[in-house]
Amino acid sequence: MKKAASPRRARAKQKRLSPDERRREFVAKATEFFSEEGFDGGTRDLARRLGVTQPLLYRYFPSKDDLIKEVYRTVYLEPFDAGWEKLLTDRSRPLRERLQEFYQAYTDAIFTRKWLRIYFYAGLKGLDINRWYIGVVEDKILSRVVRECRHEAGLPEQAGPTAPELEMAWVLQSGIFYYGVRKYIFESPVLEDKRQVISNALDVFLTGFERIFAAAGGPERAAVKTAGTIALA
Amino acid sequence: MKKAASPRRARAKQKRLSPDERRREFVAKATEFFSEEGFDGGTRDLARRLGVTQPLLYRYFPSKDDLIKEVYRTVYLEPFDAGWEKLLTDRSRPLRERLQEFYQAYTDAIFTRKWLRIYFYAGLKGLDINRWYIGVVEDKILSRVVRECRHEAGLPEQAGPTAPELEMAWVLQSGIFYYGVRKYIFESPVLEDKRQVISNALDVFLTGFERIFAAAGGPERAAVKTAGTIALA
DNA sequence: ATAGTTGGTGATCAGGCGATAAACATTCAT
DNA sequence: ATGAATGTTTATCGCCTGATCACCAACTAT
Repeated sequence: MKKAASPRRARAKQKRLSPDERRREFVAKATEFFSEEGFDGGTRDLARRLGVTQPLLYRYFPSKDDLIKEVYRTVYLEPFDAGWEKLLTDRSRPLRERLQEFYQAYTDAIFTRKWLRIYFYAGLKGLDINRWYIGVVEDKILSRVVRECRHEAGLPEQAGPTAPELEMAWVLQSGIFYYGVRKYIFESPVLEDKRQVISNALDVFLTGFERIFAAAGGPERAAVKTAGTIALA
Repeated sequence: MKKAASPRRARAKQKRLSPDERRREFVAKATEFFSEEGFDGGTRDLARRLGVTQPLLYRYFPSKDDLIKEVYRTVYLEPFDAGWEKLLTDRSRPLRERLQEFYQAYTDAIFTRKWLRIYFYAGLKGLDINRWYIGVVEDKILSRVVRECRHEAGLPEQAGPTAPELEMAWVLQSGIFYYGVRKYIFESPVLEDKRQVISNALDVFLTGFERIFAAAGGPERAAVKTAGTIALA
């Protein structure tokens, strides 16, 4: 195994960064590191990748856990500041077009090995931040999707989506999301044309939503009606 | 912290198990343990949960890694021996009924905290076994689903599903699967009626599939047609 | 009863971990 | 140039980890 060049040498020529920038650089590289190694990755390995020695990390972060928390913060907050809410609710454009563009942009933001792996590492740890994120998805995305779908179908406005409506929007969301999981986490071969995957998922969802909710007036009745003949154990 | 009672005492009254049974008992409990703690969980903690001392593990398994491999094997192979293939392809019953029953049974098998967590822990490690499982899902489930859908829609038989068809079946599969992930991994509040979630997902999928594939003769043309007006960057 | 085989434990090793303290190096204001 | 302040490293601590070895206990065949 080749030892990394002396940190002192490696940094010698580089301009000194402002403390704030350096800190951010550390967090950014730490994010990459932890996304590959998991949060059990060692601080020594991390430091080596940063080109510095391990104790230096503790000058910028009081503990490994604090560093990790900052990693979470940047990863989870980073992708979500775009104007997606407005895009979704802009009724001057056709709904399908809005959804296609939204999911294109959303998946551009989160379909990276880095983001997806951090997401699941955090999820398996059982951290609140993950449930929080799911709540955000429901509030900022799925509720909107349902509202727009109801509007499109000529159904009356209502405060929030019903549980079954929300759950149905989750099926769309998950169907698209898991495409990224298969590609970037499991590294399994997938249909490369993301645009088409989204397009097909939307076709199916919009067609189905309209027929089920609009035709029957509500998901419960619809579900019961269509599944009525099924004999379950 | 309360120390566990002396292992020697605790085991004293128990009948001695056959070596094979004892081994299996170890693997079973190890599965539970690792599903909670991740594969970085310590062998000492594991031994304590088994009510034995840590070195004993090394009498049954040459190394921690070997134990983990056996955990994988049992977890991945366990749920898959039922007669699901036959169920899916039994054309004497309505397709929707078959699908509902299949997904009910399939999710009964894998929607456990234990199974799902092991699945993602393994996935994040990048093990082949996970890609292998995805292949099995495509072969044993999704290919069948597509074939049956094509049959139902009056389309000609073909050797295997096209990539877009398969991808569309993945949207269904993922939509249902991720419901379990939200519930058992993220422990996020979900619509409790699993039957209805599956039912709605199937309604949407079947309606959409028929309209898109049957009407246009193929997914590519359909996707292009319906998405034709979208202006993408 | 006794010898042999198997099940199980206590003590311990080498190595890796997160974290700390003290020393050295560099930059910057004066 | 000088001293203070900050950036970085070397050396080290205590703890935990996977793994090993020698020993003890229990069941089995003779």
